[in-house]
Amino acid sequence: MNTVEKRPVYLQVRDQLADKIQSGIWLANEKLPAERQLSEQFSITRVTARQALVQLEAEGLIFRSNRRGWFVTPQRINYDPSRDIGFVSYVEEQGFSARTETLSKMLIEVPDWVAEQAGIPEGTPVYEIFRRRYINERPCLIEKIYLNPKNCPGILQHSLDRSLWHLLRTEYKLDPYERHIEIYPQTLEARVADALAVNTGSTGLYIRRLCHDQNGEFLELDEEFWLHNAMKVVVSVTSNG
Amino acid sequence: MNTVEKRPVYLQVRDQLADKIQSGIWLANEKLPAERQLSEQFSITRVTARQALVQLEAEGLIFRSNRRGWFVTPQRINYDPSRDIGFVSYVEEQGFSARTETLSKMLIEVPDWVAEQAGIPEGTPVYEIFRRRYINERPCLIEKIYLNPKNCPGILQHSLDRSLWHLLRTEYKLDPYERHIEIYPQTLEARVADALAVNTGSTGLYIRRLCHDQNGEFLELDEEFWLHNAMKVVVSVTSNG
DNA sequence: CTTTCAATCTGGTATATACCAGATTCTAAA
DNA sequence: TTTAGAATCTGGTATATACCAGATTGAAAG
Repeated sequence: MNTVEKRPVYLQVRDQLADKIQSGIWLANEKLPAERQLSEQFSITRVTARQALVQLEAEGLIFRSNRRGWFVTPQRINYDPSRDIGFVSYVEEQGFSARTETLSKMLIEVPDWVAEQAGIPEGTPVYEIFRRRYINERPCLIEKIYLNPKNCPGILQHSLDRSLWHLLRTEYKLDPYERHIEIYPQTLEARVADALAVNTGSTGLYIRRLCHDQNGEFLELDEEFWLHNAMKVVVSVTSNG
Repeated sequence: MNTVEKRPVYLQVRDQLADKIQSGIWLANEKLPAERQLSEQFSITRVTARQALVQLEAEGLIFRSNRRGWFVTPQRINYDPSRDIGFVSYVEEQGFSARTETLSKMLIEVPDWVAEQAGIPEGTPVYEIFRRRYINERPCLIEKIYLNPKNCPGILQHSLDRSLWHLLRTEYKLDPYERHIEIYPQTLEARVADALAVNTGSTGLYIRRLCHDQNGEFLELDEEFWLHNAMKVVVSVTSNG
């Protein structure tokens, strides 16, 4: 590798790899050469090659699949957490395929932190739903949902592999009035990372949505753990005056 | 270091360091021991110690200052990009100090991508303002602002080290009606990273806000590049019905 | 007391090497 | 043809070492 340049070698390698991606030589989801191959091609150590790859991963250009290799990240989808239109149709509108899988659903005692956030008494029963969502068959987010059973008794009997809010609207006549949304980058904890088939500790984007109805009553708390490179949050807000 | 555990050594080290932070033994902005000290303490290589540190950095628990060392990340502030109340007062409400610094301000021909986003003709003149904002004297974000001169002629004559929207409201009677907001994690490009005194390629959070008035006329395009661990986006949305 | 500059401390980058464990592929047996 | 298991490929983790360059510190010179 050229050492005359002042730019560090691993960044030079990064640049060349990034070029191949941005120029379209390597397409979305395509596998990159193995680390050992890259280190040979560029006459660098595997450690240095890895540095370049990790850099590209941080930038969102590539992602890794546990012990299978490195792949080109597909385009980000837009995502509006303030709207409750179906995830699937929303994603499909953007030209991607989407799918939801329910991992678990049960009635539990509300976790303390949820009770605090939702403003309901400790120990209240709530529905807890875990879902995994795919975009183009790639698992992109894990969702943890807490619902107030008062408003939607028996909802666990339904299939939850489709739009939850469609169900809440049609079956239970529920409509969220106010949504409080929090967003920040965070690393994915082991269980979530496993469920998304990425390494523990890889960075993700955390979104929490708390919905109340007109009477200020708690409807839903939704926690989403996204791959950081899978989407772009898009919100439109019209003035309050 | 204990090798009986199945958890990788670098994560065990991570855990012990994280403990010291979360238990409050190490306070916000406190300097961690040097990498070489840590590797000696834990009987590991510096490379492995670094792995633990990089992990903690990704989690937002610590940050680095170029060749000065590693430090404990202070608490995230809340930030609502949909509101236009002054940054400084907003941050101070949360018990932190804040400060804004204008890096440059000029009248330029609108960059093509801005014209496209804003829906104004190519080549139109716009004001371009670069600012740097501090929280507790730590540079936390870089802001690039594009303003429509039609609406706020001569604004560059004013001091821009205070609330821009306060100025726009009081001096020019401007009020944003619709805001289109985009948020996603992204690595910081060299110039931004330098201005924030972090390494090029460190992860950040990108926020773009596009404001129009009631007539659909372009008011402002605001791009913000945040340290990923400095804040938490908080938005409240009331129903559209 | 202040300034200057060298010594030192710290992270940044890079090489060479090794072994492990999950994923994939290939091969030989059923 | 199918299947079980071995060989192989791939990333994951870890050691040992080295040199560079910016930041800080401390001592000597003014």
